[in-house]
Amino acid sequence: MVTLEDVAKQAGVSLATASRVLNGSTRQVGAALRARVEQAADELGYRANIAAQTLARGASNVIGIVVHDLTDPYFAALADGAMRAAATEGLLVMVGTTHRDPEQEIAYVATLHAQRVRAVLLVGSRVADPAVTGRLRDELARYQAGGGRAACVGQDLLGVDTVAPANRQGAAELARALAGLGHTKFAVLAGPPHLVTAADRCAGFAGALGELGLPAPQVIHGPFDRDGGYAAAQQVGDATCVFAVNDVMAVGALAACRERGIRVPEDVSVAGFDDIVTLRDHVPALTTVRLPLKDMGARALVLALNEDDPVVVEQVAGEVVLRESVRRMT
Amino acid sequence: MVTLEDVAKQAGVSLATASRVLNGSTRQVGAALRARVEQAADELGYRANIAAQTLARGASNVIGIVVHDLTDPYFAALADGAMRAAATEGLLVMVGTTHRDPEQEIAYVATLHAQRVRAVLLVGSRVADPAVTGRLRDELARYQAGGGRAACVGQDLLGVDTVAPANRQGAAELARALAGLGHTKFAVLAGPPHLVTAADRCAGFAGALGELGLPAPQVIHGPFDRDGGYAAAQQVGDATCVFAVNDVMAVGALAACRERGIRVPEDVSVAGFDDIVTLRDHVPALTTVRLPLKDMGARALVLALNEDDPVVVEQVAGEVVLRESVRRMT
DNA sequence: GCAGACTTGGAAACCGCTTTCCGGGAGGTC
DNA sequence: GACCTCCCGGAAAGCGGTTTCCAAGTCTGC
Repeated sequence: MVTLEDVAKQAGVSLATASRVLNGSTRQVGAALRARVEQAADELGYRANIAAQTLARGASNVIGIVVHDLTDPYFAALADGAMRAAATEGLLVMVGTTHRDPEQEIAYVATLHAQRVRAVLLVGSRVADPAVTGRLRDELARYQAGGGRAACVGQDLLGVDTVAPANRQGAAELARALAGLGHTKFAVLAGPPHLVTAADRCAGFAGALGELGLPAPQVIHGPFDRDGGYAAAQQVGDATCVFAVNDVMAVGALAACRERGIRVPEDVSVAGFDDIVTLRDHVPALTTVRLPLKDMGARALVLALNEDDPVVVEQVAGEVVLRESVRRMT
Repeated sequence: MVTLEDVAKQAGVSLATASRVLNGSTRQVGAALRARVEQAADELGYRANIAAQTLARGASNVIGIVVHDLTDPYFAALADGAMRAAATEGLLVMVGTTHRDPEQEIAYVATLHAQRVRAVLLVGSRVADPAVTGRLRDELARYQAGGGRAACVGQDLLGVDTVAPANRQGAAELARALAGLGHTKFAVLAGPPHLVTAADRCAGFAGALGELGLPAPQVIHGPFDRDGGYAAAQQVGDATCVFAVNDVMAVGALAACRERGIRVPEDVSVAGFDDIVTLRDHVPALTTVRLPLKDMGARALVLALNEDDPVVVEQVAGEVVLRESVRRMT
């Protein structure tokens, strides 16, 4: 590969001068030399070695994003928001996918630390297991001790800056809205019991029903994805309204209903959570709680880069969106 | 940050020994020293500086993937396939999104070159503009001249290893299948004229119709995304069957039909291309041409890493999948 | 015309790690 | 017991940049 030294030699200048011309510096270089250097660099096809720059400067221009699954539109939207924000700051992005394995997540933080990335964004739900959360916290603390910055989208469990969707409130509002339509018998496709996001949404929903004096919903646990929703929907009893704790599960539930000849919303109403853009053309249109996912991703990046000391936790409110997958009870 | 020197000092050994213990080497280190070093590293919370390793070793363990848009499930699936393959090789992934700007794509290749990534994967359709393709080729050539490896998913336009979906054949087969159902009047939502993937699919489709002695389809150009399909669908004339050159556009077209009270498939049949997994629950289920996207992404990574000299171009066949969005004409 | 303030180019130290090259000690062979 | 290997630890030379520190001009202003 072409090095700066090659360029300097070809241009007949010192390494220092070549560096100042090509790779940004506070110091000026005369027009004549500057032109010579630029021409030499171009002729040789020079590209600065960023590993060397990172080493010399002691600071890298890449950030790391850790998500569970890129093919899940929820994570894709969040990651996209963060990446757009990163691009405006001139930062590059390393993306890691854990496929929901917490060990992978810890390993990724270690790797990104080793890369000396400027910041790490952890996107996605934490599991409630204190042992694994503790190890993740330790790994993050190590990274931060060395000057690394971190932020998280999800629950405030890691002691870092956090963009936290208001899952409980959102689910509670949704419950009130659905109750307002006259529903009284609910089921919740609740996802995995140890997943905090899922548990919060479920709890918020059930709590609001309790406050309204309505009977507790039937709670059905299962995986947090489309197939989990599909499977859980089979177990729904006599509820008139089913709340899936995320949109992807709701879509699975709708598919299950369709296959079994259960009409939505005539026979049963279905609601989700997140308002995934890709699903906007789904039939029937999904009632859900809208989260500004792209903004949240971008916001998390800003928080991570922010120098301020105190850990900040930003609550992001969701907005109930009623669509045709639910009906008014008469 | 903790450096290897700190560890070596704390363990009372030389830098060389510490390096050999912690960061893999062909050479053995005695058990006693090895233990001392490991303990010191653990106490201090040492993480190797990968920038320094990359510099010293002259080889990095990251690969770059350039896609147009991560929130498009087509790219997400491809990227996910490549990332899984990368993970099995112990490689890290940098993802760049161009948002369909060819200049961005060139800039990303330059940046990844500067990062000295082990390989670059270019995912997504090329534009037909020879000027911009030429500049991208130049940039890639520069990178490869320095020992970089590259591969591409899409058209074989860059002179690098390529995984090429058989767009023409797939579209032709689809056309034959639809004609076999009795359709004779077709429209094609053809995407942008300069996008090679779109053009190939359109040409393959039209060509097959011609061979069957059917009239040429109405061709409507527009953006390559959901909204493009939505808008183009408004201009369809008296066709009984509409082919959108990708699934996302087809979904937009279906939405347009729905809004205008046009029933699918009763009033008009609609087909897409790609078989996006996220859309499997769409109603009506979309007739399409299935592409093994994850495999293609993984395959591209393997090709890129492959040392062999001759440029290889792998055709990937699509498989026509007839679903309820098309009907048999009687 | 000259002191002093700015500019600008270059030499060299340094960033954190890998790896070659040396050297000393242990173990094996005859 | 001498000689040869083999094994393993350490010193030091890079890897490709950045940046500090000097020194030599170049401009000012009076």
